[in-house]
Amino acid sequence: MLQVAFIREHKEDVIKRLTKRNIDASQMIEEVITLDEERRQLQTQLDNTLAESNSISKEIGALYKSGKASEANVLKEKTTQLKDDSKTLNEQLNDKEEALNNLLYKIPNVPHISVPTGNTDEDNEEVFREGAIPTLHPNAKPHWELVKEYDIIDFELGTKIAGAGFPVYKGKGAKLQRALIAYFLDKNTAAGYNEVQVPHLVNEASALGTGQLPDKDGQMYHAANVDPSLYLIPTGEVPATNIYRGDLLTNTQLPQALTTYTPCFRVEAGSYGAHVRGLNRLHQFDKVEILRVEHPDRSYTALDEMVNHIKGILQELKLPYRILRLCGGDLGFTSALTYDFEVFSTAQDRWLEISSVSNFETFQANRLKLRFKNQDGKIQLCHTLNGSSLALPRVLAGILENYQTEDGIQIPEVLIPYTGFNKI
RNA sequence: GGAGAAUUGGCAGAGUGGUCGAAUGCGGCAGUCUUGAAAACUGUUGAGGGUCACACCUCCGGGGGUUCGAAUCCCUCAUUCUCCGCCA
Repeated sequence: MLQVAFIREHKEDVIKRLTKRNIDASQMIEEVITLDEERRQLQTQLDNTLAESNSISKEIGALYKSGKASEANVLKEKTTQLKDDSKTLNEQLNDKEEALNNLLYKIPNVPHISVPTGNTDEDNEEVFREGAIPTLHPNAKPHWELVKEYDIIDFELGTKIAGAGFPVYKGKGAKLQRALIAYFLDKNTAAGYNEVQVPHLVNEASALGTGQLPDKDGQMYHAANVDPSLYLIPTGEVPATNIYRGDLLTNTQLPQALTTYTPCFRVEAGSYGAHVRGLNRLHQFDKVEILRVEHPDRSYTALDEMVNHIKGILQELKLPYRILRLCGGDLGFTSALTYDFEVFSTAQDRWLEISSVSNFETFQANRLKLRFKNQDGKIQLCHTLNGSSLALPRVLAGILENYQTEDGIQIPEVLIPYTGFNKI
């Protein structure tokens, strides 16, 4: 969430920049400022009341010590009113803080200057494109047919076991997926990202910290029967980022770079139709994530580094891809700037999103209370960034479709050491 | 799941009703000494709110309570450790 002090000082600018998201935040911003003012007033009143009763308590202590119990009892009566007052003020203050926070939770991150204006994904700006789109043989098929033909992914079996959107990977399909995971993790660790394995369920505080709650409650699976505060992770970003929740890092501890492999669980309510066929949209899928905690001065350099890193992976996989800078209307709630990577699926004749790399600036760090001590000894919020490297099912779909030949599916060269076979 | 013990500042560890945001040690930072470093010595060293700056307020696992006053007493939840049970 945005910092109140920042809103206070850059009111007009915040409102103006939020219009890129096609929202008029002026009323909310005004309300934030009013609530904050009222909050501070109440805080001051409460502080004064407490100060008075503290000093009386000290007097009482001193009187008892010198044996003047009757004088002490007189003072005791004075504190009754103060106690009532402070109790009331405290309640008012809590209400005010809650109202302020609830409002702040509703305000999305301020888009970066380079974010294009626009409403839908059609307004996203293509900033890079690379890789030859292969010419396929006349009998080329979409992946959902290929996987059936070669018996490497079984959607019906997954439906039997769990439900639609929970595929079973079999034989060489399972091996290829495992190969991709290992390859991604190796690339990421070679680039300096520390590998971590994290819980696949998170508590409320964690989901709140990265911004899944309160806004996206319905999109997460909820383990409520066991513990109402437990959710299945929609992305490894949630547990991995929360490693740093509440931390106060030293200047020298920055940057932090992590990579993690996790399954991801998403409700995806009401998603049916051609665009969600096969591997295109699932309730459970695997993903390798990269994540950085950065000094504010370096975060956009870091974002470029992450983009370049993912480029490198796609170049090695020899997949045709493009990079989009998301427009204001398509930008995620918590993000200031996001680049999406899309692989061209030749057989489906469309682009598939396989990675999303974002700079959240201080938006998550503020909720997480993730700070560092700068060179002057001042405490500042860190910037957090993350990206997929990569989302497995769609990379898999891209490989199956782009690498298909009339007598089988080729395996990208870099993966052969991992799969142990070169053709399906 | 059952029984017992514990949770204090970056770490270790004192503190059982007032003068405790908290002794002491280690670590960190600055200085003295040194050609430099080490050692030694001296000083300094938690966070949040608030203020132009002070003052002041809050925080000793979380929440609630008792009291004029709580790190200290009570309730409750969480976590950790030990023993038992169960188990990949």
